[in-house]
Amino acid sequence: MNDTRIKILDIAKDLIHRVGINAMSYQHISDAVGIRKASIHHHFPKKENLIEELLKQCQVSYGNNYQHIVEGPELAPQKLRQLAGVFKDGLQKEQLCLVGAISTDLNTLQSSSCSILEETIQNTVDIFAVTFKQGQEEGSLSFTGTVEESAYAFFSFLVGMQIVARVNGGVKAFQHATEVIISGLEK
Amino acid sequence: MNDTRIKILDIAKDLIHRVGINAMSYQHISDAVGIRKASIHHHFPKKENLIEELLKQCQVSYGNNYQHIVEGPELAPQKLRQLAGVFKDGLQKEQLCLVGAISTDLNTLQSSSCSILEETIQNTVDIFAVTFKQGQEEGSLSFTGTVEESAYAFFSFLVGMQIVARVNGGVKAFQHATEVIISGLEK
DNA sequence: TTCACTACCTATTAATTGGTAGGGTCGTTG
DNA sequence: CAACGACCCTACCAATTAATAGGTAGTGAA
Repeated sequence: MNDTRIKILDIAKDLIHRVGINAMSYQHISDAVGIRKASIHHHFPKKENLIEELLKQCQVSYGNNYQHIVEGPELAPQKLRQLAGVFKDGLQKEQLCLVGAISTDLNTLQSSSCSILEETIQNTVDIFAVTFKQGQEEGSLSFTGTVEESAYAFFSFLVGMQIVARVNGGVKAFQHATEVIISGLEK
Repeated sequence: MNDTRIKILDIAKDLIHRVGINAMSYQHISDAVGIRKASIHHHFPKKENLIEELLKQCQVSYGNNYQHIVEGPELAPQKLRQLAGVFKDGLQKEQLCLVGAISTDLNTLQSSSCSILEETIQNTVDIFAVTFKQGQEEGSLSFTGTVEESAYAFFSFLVGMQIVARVNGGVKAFQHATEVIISGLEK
């Protein structure tokens, strides 16, 4: 069965989210899953294999998550608040967005993993952009530059905000700051 | 002399900026400085000592950097662009802001180091806030929420933007996105 | 029954990590 | 001159890392 395989991926994802990619060692995964360290190599011969599959999986799941929000019936500013809510939920669980959690150690990653991360950012921005386009068309958002640039800026803000708020300020500060940025974009 | 000591700190800072805090091992520092690994322990018995001193040093130097900009004669929006320029320069050198570079591995840090990082963020936000206050008074900036919340949001954006742009987009995307955010704050 | 395969195990490897012990070589100071 | 401390060295250590080798169950098909 690929039951164990899924379990490994779940644990690994949680570890990266919570304690960073360094703490995601085969030993830590082994402890959490309940099989020996060597057995993980049976499912993922190299660590890169694990990381790559993990990134691909997250790209899909988070993508669907964002897509669902973007396709909703709300006005654009409300959707931006919902998108921010995803990052707020992560912060509440002391979990960092994968982009933030991994990008620091970008240099230690395989170039193929970097490509996936790059692709994930692009996909996310593309999804966010749909809402900015909606806001532009319905007149609920006002911004300089293109739809893509604005989506890119907003996503980057959320990534940074999550990181900073985890160190200093917490959920409350996160929400206040998010309101500042969204209000600035709101017409 | 504390010549070697300064050299160690310089190298360590550069390593964190460029390749993250994991790559900042005593071995790497040793190679770069040109003294044996054990000799670094003479200057910094524990790694925590090195990290703490490094954080304190950076708090001062970056603080002065921001302070200088904030005290300038320009209008507030222009100062925000200058502050963003500091992060843009880092990005150009493929260096990450310390807050971004370290915060991922926050859990592995001593609580005392966390406190310094916390303090650094607070100080930075306080300095940024001066410019937001100026913008409010001279009528060049318009934002909801307090001056501090806005400064906090803007700083967080820069941290995230630098991280995201290093993976995807580069300096050009950084500047476009920064303009979106500053324009949103501009009256 | 035999063969191949999946899944897991024990045991071990080389490399790297932060850190320690102890011994030299200077220049300074009493 | 003698003592001391700053500085750097060689030579270790225990712990942890990713990864490999080789063996052992169980399962399902020919």
